[in-house]
Amino acid sequence: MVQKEAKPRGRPRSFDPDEVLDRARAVFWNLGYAATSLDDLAAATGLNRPSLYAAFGDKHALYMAALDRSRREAGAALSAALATEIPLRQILQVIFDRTVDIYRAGEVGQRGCFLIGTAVTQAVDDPAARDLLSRFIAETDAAFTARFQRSAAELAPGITPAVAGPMASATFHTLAVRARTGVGGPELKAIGRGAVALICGPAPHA
Amino acid sequence: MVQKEAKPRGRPRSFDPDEVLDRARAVFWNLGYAATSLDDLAAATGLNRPSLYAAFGDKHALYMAALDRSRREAGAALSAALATEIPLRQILQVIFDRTVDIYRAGEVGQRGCFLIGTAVTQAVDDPAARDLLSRFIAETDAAFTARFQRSAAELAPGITPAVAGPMASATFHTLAVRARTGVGGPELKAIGRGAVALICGPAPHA
DNA sequence: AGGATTCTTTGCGGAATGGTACAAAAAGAG
DNA sequence: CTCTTTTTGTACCATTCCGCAAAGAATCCT
Repeated sequence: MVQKEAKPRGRPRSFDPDEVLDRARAVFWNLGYAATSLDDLAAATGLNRPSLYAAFGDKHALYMAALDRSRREAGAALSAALATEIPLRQILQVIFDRTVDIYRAGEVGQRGCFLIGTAVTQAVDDPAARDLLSRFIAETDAAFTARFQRSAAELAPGITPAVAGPMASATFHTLAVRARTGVGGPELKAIGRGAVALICGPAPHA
Repeated sequence: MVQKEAKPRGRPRSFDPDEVLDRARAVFWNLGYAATSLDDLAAATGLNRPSLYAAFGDKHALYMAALDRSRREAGAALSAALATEIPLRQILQVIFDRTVDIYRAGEVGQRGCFLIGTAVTQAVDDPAARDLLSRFIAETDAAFTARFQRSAAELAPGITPAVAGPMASATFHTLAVRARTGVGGPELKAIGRGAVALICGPAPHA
C-alpha cells in the first residue's frame, strides 16, 4: 500500500531524498545550523544547490526536516523501549545505554543528540526550531511519565511519576551535552546507571 | 593591590572592556557563536570593529573570553552557594531556584545558560570551546560531589556523592535546555524541586 | 610646544554566503 | 518522432562576512 509508483512525468530524480536528508542532517549535526553552509550540504549530499532547493526548499526548511526526522525517530525508539514489561530498572538501563551508543556514533564519535546539540542554540531566535524542540521535550517527558505511572511501585520511595519523568529526560539532556564534549562511552554509561539509581532507588544489592 | 593606575601612554580608551565584553556576551548568548556577526557585536557594544579587534582579538577570541567569564562567574556563584552549612536540601533548593532566575533573565527571558546554550553546538568543531565546556562541566561535577561528600548522610538512601554530583549538574543541563525553549519560571523551578527530591530523598512530609 | 604613543574612525577588499535564472538533459505522453 | 514535464548543471547575482590598512584624534612625556 505504498503506491509510490505514480509514474512521475518528467525526468526522474537521480537521488534518494531520504538518503540526502540523512547526509544533510549529519552535517547540521556536527556544525549546527548557522555554521553549515549550502556548499557544505551540497558537498555532503553530492547534489548541487538547485536540486537541494527544489527538493526541500531553502536551508531552513531542510534543517527543520532533519530535526523533525530525529524527533520522530527518537520518539518511536523511546516508545518501543518503554513498551516492554521487564522491570523498570532494566528498561531505563537499556534505554540509557543505547542512547549513549547513539550519541557517540558517527565519524567524529561525539555528536550527541541532534536536537539538543543544535536546536537549543537555535531556539532563541528561531521560533520553528524552538517549537519543535519544545515538542520533542514534552513528548519525551510524557512518554517517561506515562510509563512510570504504570510501574509507580518500582520508583524510588516517595518519588512520583511526575517528578521522575522530567528527570529521566534530564538524563538524556546531560548525556547529550557531555557526549558533545568528547566524554567516553563508559563514563557516560556510568552516569546513566547513576540516573537509574536515583529514579528507581539503589540497586537491590550486588 | 590593583595597581591598574599604570598611566597608559597614548590615547585612553573610550570604553570599559568589562562592559563591552558583557554586551558582546549578550549577543552571543542569544544567537550562538556562528550566527553572530562582527556587525552585531559592534552595534551592541557601540564601538566599531577595529576597536573590538584591538581589544580582544578576533571574533573567536572574544567569544572565548565571554565563555570563560561565564565559567568563572558560575563557578564562583556555585562555590559560594555550596559553602554554607544549612541543610543540603535547602542549599540545592536555593541553587536551582537562583539558576532558574538567571536562565530566564535578559531581555528575551529565555536565554538559559550561556555555556550550555551555545558552546555545546560549537563543541564538535571548536576544540577551544569544547575544552572550556569540558572544564566547566568537570568543575561543576566536582563542586557538587565534594559538597555531597561533606553531607553524605543527607543524600537519599543508598545514593553516593559520586552518583549525585553528576545528576546535580544534569539538573543544570536540563534547566538550561528547557529555559531556552521558553518554559516558564514556575515550571522550571518545579523541575528543580523534583531534582532535590531525587537527590536528597522526598521531603520529610508537608 | 613638539614628538611619541595609543586609540578611534573611515573605508576598503577578498572571500564566502544564500539564493536564483537559464539552458541542457532525461524521462513519459501523444 | 515530437511535445511536455521535471530534474540537472553551470553560471551568476546581490549581500554579507571578517579582517585590515591608513589617516585622524586624544593623551602623555620631555
